[in-house]
Amino acid sequence: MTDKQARIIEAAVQMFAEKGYAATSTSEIAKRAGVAEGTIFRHYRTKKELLMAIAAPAVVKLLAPFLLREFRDVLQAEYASFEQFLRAVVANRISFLDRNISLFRIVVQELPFHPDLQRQFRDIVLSQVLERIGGLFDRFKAMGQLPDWPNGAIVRLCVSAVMGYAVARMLNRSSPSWDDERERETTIAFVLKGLTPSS
Amino acid sequence: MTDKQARIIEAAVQMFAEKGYAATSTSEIAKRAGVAEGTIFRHYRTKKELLMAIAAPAVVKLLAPFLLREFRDVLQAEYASFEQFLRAVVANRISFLDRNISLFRIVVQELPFHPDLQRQFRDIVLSQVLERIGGLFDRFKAMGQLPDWPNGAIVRLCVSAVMGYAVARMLNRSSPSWDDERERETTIAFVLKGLTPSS
Amino acid sequence: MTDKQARIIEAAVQMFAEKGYAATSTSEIAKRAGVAEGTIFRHYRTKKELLMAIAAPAVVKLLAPFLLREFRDVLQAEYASFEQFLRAVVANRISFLDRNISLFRIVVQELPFHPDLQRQFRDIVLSQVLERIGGLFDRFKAMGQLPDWPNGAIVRLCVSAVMGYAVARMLNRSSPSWDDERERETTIAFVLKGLTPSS
Amino acid sequence: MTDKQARIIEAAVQMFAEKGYAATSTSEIAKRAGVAEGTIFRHYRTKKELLMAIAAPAVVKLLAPFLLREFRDVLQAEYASFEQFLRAVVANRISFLDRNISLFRIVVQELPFHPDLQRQFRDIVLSQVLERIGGLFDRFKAMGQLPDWPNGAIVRLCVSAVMGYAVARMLNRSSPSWDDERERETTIAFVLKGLTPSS
DNA sequence: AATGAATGAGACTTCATTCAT
DNA sequence: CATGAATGAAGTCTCATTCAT
Repeated sequence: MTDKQARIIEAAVQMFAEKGYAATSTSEIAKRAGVAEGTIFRHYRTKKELLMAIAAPAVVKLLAPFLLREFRDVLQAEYASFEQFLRAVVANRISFLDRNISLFRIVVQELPFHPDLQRQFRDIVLSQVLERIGGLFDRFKAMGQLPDWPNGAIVRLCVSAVMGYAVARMLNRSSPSWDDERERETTIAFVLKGLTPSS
Repeated sequence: MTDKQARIIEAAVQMFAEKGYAATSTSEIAKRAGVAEGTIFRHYRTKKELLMAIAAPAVVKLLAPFLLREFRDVLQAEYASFEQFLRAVVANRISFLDRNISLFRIVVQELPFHPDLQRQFRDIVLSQVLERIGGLFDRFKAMGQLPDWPNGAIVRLCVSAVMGYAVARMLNRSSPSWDDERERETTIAFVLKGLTPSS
Repeated sequence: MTDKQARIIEAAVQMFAEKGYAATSTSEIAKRAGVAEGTIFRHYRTKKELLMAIAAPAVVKLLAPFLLREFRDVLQAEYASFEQFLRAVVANRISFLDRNISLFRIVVQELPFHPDLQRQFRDIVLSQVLERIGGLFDRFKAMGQLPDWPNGAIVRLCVSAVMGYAVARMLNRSSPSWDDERERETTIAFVLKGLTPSS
Repeated sequence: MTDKQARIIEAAVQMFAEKGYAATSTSEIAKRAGVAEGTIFRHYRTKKELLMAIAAPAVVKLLAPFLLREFRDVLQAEYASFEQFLRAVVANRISFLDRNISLFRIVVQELPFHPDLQRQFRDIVLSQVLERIGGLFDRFKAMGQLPDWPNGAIVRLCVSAVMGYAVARMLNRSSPSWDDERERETTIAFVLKGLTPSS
C-alpha cells in the first residue's frame, strides 16, 4: 500500500466517521488526504469500494479476539472463571475502541444501509463468533457460572451492557462527572450479578 | 395539516428510515408521496427542515411516557415494585417501537450528525427524564429494591439491555428461531437480578 | 383601481427599483403588498404585464412637461430667454425625480432589456418631445440665444448635464460635502456658457 | 487560464450584456460557451463569482488611463492645454468603448445592485482618479484654462457630456443620420466653451 | 502512478402561474 | 374578488467518475 493510498484511507475514515458516508464527497476526502481527486479512483474504482475497503476489515477487527485460532483452545483453558473472561474481553475491546472509534462509528452507521456488510457481519463473522463463544459458555454453564439461557441471549446481554457503557463513555468523555473506573466496575458487577445462575 | 402534507411526511419517514437522510432525494420523496417536488418545498423550506419536522417530535414521542406530568405523582405511587415499573415501561416502549420503528431508526441514525437534535435530546429532554426518574429510583432504593448506584448508571443499564433486546428482535423478526416471549423474560430477569441490591 | 391593486403596484415599484425586475419574485411582491400571490395574477396576467403597468406610464410621466398640449403654444411664449426655460425645466424635473426616484430607476434599468419599452420611448414619446422642443429651440436660435447646432445635439447636451447632476446628487445625498445649491448653479452655468453662440 | 475558461468568460460577457445578469441562466452560458454546465462551476464557485470575475476587472479597465503611474508625471507635462487633454482622453475612451461595449454595459447595469462593486468603484478607484486628475486640473486652473469650480464638478460635467455622446452614439449606431464626426466635435466644443473661465 | 480539468446526471430549491375553494 | 395550495419547468450548484496529459 503506497503512501498516498494510506493517506486516502485515513482521510476517508475521518470524514466518514464525522459526516457519514453519504454526506462525504470524494473531493473533500481528496483535499484532506492531499491528493488529486483522480488518485482516489485509481485505487478504488468507486466511492462504495472505498467504503468497503474500510468497513469490511473494520468488521473483522471489531470482532478480532473472538476469531483468533487460539481462542477456542488456548483462551478457553486460560480463563478459570467467567468473570476473568469478561474482564479480559471488556478491557481489550474498550482499549481497541479508544484507538479506533472512527472505524466503529463507520461500521455502526453504515451497517443498516449495506446488505453486503450485513451479510459479512452476520453469516461469516457472527456464526464463527457464536460457535466459538458457545463452546466457552457451555463450559461455564457446566461449571455453574452461567445460567441456563441460550448462548445467543447471554452474548446479547453482555454486548448490550458493554456497548451501553462504551457509548455513555464516548458521550461523556469530556464531562468531569464521569468516573470511568466506577462506571466500568458497575457495569461488570451488573452483568455478573445478572448472569448469576439462580442457586 | 393538509392531505398532501401528511403524504409527504409519511413518504419521508419511510424513505429516511430505509435509505438514510443523506441518501434520500427529495424527488424520490415527492414521487412516493404522489406530489410535485415543489410541493415539498412549499411546506418545508429545506430538506433539513423536513427532517427536523419529523425528528424533533420523534425524539419527544420516544421519551413520551417519562415526560407525562403525571409520571412523578401518579405513577410513582402506582408502582409498588421496581419489577412492576420495569415491565410496564418495557411493554409500553416496545409496543411503541413496533408501531414507530421508522421514527426510531431515523432518530438513531441522524442523532450523531445533527447538533441541534443532540441538544434537544440532551438538554431539554434528557434532563427532564433523568430528574423525574431519579426521584422514582431514589424511592426504590429506599425500599431496598435497587442498589446504591448512581441513577444515571441504573438508567443506562436498563436502557442498554432493553435496546439490545429491541435491536435483536428487529433483526430476527422473520427468523423462526426467535422466541420473543422467552427473550423478553430473559432480558427482564437479567436486569432485575443484575439490579438486586447485595443483601 | 382597488386598494389591493394600489398596494401591489406600490410594492412592485419599491422592489423593482431595489433589486431589479428579474431578481424580484412575485411572492416577495405579494408579501410586501400584504396580498396573496394569486391576487397579483388576477390583476396582471403575467409578471411582465405588471412591469409594463408600471414602466409605461412612468416613461410618460418622466417626459410629462414636454408632452403638455400647452407646451408649444403657451410655454413657448412664456419663456423669454433660454435660461428661464432651462431653469424652469430643471427645477421641475429634479423635483419630480425626488418624488419618483423608484420609477426613474426602473425605467432606466429595464429600458435596455425591453424592446417594447424602447419603442414607446423612442417612436411615440421621443418624436413628440423633439418635435415640440425643436420649435422652441429654433426660436431661441433665431433670438441668438442658442448656437446653430442640431436640436438633437443640444437636447442631448442639456439632458446629459442635468442627468449627471441628478445622478451625482443621488449618490451624494447623504454626504455633507454635497452643496446642492452650488452644484446646480454650476451645472446651469456650464450648460448656458457651453451653449452660448460664438458671437 | 484554460481555453474553456476563456470561452466561458466570453460567453458570459456576451449574455450578461445582452440579457442582464439576473436574466441569464448558467445553462445558457454553458451552451454558448460549448462546455458542460458543471465546468462553469469548477472555475467559478457561484454565478455571482463569475460576474465578479468579469465586472471587477472591467471597472479597472474602464478607468485604466487615469490609473497609470505615468499619468501624473508624464501626461501632465505633455498636455499643454486642457483641450489637448480632453481630446486625447475622449478619443482613448471612446475607442475603448467601441471594443468593449459589453463590459461597459455590464458594469453600468450591475453597479446599482452590487454593493461590493460600488465599493470598488467608489473607494478604491474613484479616489485615485479624482486625486490624480485633481492635480492636473489645478494646473489648468492656474494656467487660466479652467474655471474655479470644484474639481469633482468639472469631472462630472466632462464625464456626463462624454457619456451622453457615447450613449447616443450607441443608440444611433445604425442610423444614417448620425454624423459621428460632427457630434463629437459639437460635444467637445460644448465642454470647452462651458468650461471657459469667465474672462 | 498521479493529476485535475471536464463531464453530465441529478441534487436541492425557486418561481411564475393556475385553479379549486 | 381574493386566496394560497399545488404545480412542473427551470434555476443554481454538487458530485462521482473519466480521461488526456
